[in-house]
Amino acid sequence: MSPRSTQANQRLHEEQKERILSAALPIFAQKGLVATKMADIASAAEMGYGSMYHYFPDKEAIFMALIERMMQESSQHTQEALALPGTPWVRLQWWLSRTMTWVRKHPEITLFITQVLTNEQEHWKLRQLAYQLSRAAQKELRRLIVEGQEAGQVVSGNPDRLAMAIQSCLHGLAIEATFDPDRAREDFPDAEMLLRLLKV
Amino acid sequence: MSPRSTQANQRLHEEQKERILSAALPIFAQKGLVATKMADIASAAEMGYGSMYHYFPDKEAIFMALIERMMQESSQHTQEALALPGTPWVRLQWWLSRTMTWVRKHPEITLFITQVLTNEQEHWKLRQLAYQLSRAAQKELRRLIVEGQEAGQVVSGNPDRLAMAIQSCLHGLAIEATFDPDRAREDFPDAEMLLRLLKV
DNA sequence: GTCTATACGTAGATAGAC
DNA sequence: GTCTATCTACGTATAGAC
Repeated sequence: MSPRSTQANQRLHEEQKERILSAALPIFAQKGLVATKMADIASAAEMGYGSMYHYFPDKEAIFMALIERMMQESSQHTQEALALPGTPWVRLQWWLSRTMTWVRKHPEITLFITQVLTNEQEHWKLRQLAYQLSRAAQKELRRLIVEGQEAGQVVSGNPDRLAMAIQSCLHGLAIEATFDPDRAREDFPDAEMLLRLLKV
Repeated sequence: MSPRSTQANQRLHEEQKERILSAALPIFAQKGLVATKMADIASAAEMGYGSMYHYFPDKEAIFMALIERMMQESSQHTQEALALPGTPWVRLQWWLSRTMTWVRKHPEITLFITQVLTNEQEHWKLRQLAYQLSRAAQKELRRLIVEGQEAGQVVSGNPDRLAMAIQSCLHGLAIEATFDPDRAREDFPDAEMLLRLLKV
């Protein structure tokens, strides 16, 4: 009961939580909340079934924890992009190529958000969070596009539509990459290709 | 028991099956196979729970019937595009604008295929079908792109990547349209916008 | 802290009344 | 052919042994 052992215990506790979350993410992404069984997560995390309930009160809590963590990562990523120096076009290039690399490497994360948006109507709280996440990304991309248009570097036209086109592409790429990783490795488009959507 | 009443009965039978399928499609598209309850479909089709089992042996049979029907529709659509006269670029324009209109009006159909590809690993038969469907569409689009490149009307570059970019966009648009129909109505990009991906 | 065994609830499928 | 009532199986959450 010394402070030291308490600290060590807390550390272990966090590590176990992390273990559960890492195991749960790809399963949720592929199957959705309802179809994912606690037994699936338990075996993926190489844990006994009941142990899960020492770390999370129920299945939805795991789901929620994943969304919250993702919001943090995503907003951090966006902050970096906005803080960059350079012309709007350079920033767009940087943002898109970095986002595409990320989508390619971790398609399950994008797919997870997609799952929430499309599958879990009944969980309005989750949807709300995912919606904010998605909208925040859209808003920032729109801003980059508008700046680019003002600088004459981005094609004119409705910036909301342009943003939707880009974002849809990213969503779709995450799906393809998850479903068929081999093909994605070969045929994944690069940022230059998608940037043609915006080029003057 | 006259032949006429038998015919009329069969007609009614088919109508009821159709009613079930129409009701089931958007629910499957949004929730996936596992999360969709037979009770959901029954109430959407305005039928008693047990009646469903007079028309389909089980839930998976409804799911399968939807996939098979979609394969027919999709291949029909592709055939039309290929039979068109005109330059490759004109055919691409025609194909893409028609496909986009279709995605916009019936996003749940595209989303349903997406669900199968991403969610239902355990049902290899369904996945196989959906995979063929998806690959067939890709192959035809690729062909149009190659023809366009040979005619000097489409930008040079790996045609598989170009096809993947276009298809990913369509996938993503279906997601957006399903999730947020209001926004889709306003910000849905048009075919011209996406064709910039291919323009010389 | 970890895991096994169990209680409870829900959903698929069926039997049988009308 | 339609629907309600019921059986059965499965999955969540929990209790309790170690």
